[in-house]
Amino acid sequence: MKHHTYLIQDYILKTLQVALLEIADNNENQEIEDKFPIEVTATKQISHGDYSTNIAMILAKKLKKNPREIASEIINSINQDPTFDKIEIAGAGFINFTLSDKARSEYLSHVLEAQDKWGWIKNNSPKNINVEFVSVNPNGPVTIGSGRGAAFGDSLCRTLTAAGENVHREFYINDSMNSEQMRLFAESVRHYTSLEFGIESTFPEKGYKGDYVSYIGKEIADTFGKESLEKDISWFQEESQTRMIEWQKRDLEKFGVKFNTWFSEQSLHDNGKVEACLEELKKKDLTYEKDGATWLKSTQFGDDKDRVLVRSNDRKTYVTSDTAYHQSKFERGADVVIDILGPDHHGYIGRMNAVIQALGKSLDVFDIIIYQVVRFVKNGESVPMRKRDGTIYELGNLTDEIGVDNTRFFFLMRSHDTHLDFDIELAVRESDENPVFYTQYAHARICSILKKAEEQNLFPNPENMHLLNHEAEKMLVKSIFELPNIIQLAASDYGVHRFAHYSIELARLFHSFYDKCKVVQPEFEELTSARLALCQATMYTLQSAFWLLGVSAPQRMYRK
RNA sequence: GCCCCUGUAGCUCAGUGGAUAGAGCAGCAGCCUUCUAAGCUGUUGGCCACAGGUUCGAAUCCUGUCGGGGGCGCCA
Repeated sequence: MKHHTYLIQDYILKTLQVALLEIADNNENQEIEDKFPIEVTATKQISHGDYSTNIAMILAKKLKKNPREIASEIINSINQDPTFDKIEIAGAGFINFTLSDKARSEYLSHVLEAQDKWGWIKNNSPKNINVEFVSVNPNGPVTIGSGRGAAFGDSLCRTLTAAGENVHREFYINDSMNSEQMRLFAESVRHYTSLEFGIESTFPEKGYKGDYVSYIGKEIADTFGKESLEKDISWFQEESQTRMIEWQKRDLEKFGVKFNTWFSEQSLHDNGKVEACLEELKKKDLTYEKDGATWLKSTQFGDDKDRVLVRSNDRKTYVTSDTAYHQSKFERGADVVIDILGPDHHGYIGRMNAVIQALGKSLDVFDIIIYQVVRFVKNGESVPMRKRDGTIYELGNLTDEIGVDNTRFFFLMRSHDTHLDFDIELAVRESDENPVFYTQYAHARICSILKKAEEQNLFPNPENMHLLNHEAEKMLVKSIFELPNIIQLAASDYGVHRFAHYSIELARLFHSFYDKCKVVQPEFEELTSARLALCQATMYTLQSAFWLLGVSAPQRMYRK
């Protein structure tokens, strides 16, 4: 249909805008169409049609008229349109639109054309968006806690891509040679390397105790022999963090998460970017000296206190390198910068917002997303996990145990804004009940239907869509049409958990349809072809949603 | 003390200011000579923490109270 837009809602919106112009003339009120954003939403019930708008109720006050009267005026102003079967007033003044079979068929063929990219949005002015996530320090493996950030960040990147943006995924490596944490980590590794040679060594105070630390220590001992102990601590830091980064990279790739750039903090020190950035801030008169330290006037940009850039011992703080780092993101072409951080970085927001403004950028192009804490629970009790104590649970272990799909879905079912209690034993025990299987099973079922149909020379044909009159079929079609809208929504408010709930809903509607409507019936060729088209569209929609979640789409599934 | 998140079914959680508040799991009762029963159908279960306010309309927005979680370094 040539006048059809990609989103049905947009098409209805435009139709309404035209109608409102006419109303504005009739009521001698020119403000109407720009003062009131029109909302068009999919209805929950079939009896309310397919789409609905509340515009008449919004306008009621302005025009001092009964909403139903306005609704009636609007409906009368809408030209005859084959897209709709009917447009009617309901309830307090809703206008409900019911799609025609023709429109439904046309739109369904869009789905079949788009295939597993159904729902992707055309974007005429794509932005370069730099998304930094995970970025755990190279002093330990990726834990389940950061796994949430990995699942969320990756899914958000996929969502933004589907929304037509150019996404650049970045991992920031805190490998600075003047980092106290990393120095301590290196000392802990050296301790274990010494032990490998039976040399006595005192464990550094507050050092890192995990198994992975002794593992790295042993690896260094095996690779370099006893001579390694003659090397200085910087050498140990480099050797151990390189190994740690490889470890992290391996676990993340296994989890389906890849980055375009692994950006080294130390590189900013080496090439003088940190120093240059500091000079720039000084030149802009955004710094001052106090107690022997250099401070950033961050309160000037709304921070609750000023921040130290250079300590009295001449070492620069992370604020300084982070400033240079964010400057680098923009210099390398980012229009928009998004940082995804764990809950312990909540205090980071104020100072980073200040830093961005100190760099002369607007807060419109910078966003920090904090996902909430993952607490570890055992027998109903919260168990603290700390890298220093070695009491961590690795993401890699969880994915080995219950699988990547299961783990990702588990994380993505919840909004990033809610706390997550994680009982590992419970998660493992209940992994068979994870709804991810329910949704994947719908996909597997479709695959076998399509295969069976093909064997009998029966093929999908969306032109016979008008034969799909069953309530289960109509609900399924309606749900398929919702995906673009959900992508748009998730891209703007970062609510990627919607895809998990959406895929469950879609699977539910499919399973219900499957039970009520037999698809492959050679004696009814046209109906079969229409239902096959519906199956195929459902399959593509599921594939698209699965991709957004980073979950696989199995062709077959059998209970063990 | 200040800041962030949160309170919805027995449990875990969805819910874009809109029509009768939903799902998964758990419970109960049914459904496999039929495209995969990891499925379907029916059913039980709700002062949406509480109190005000805004609105034609509030689980949703605002204020307050109470409960839960986390963060507030010249560590990163």
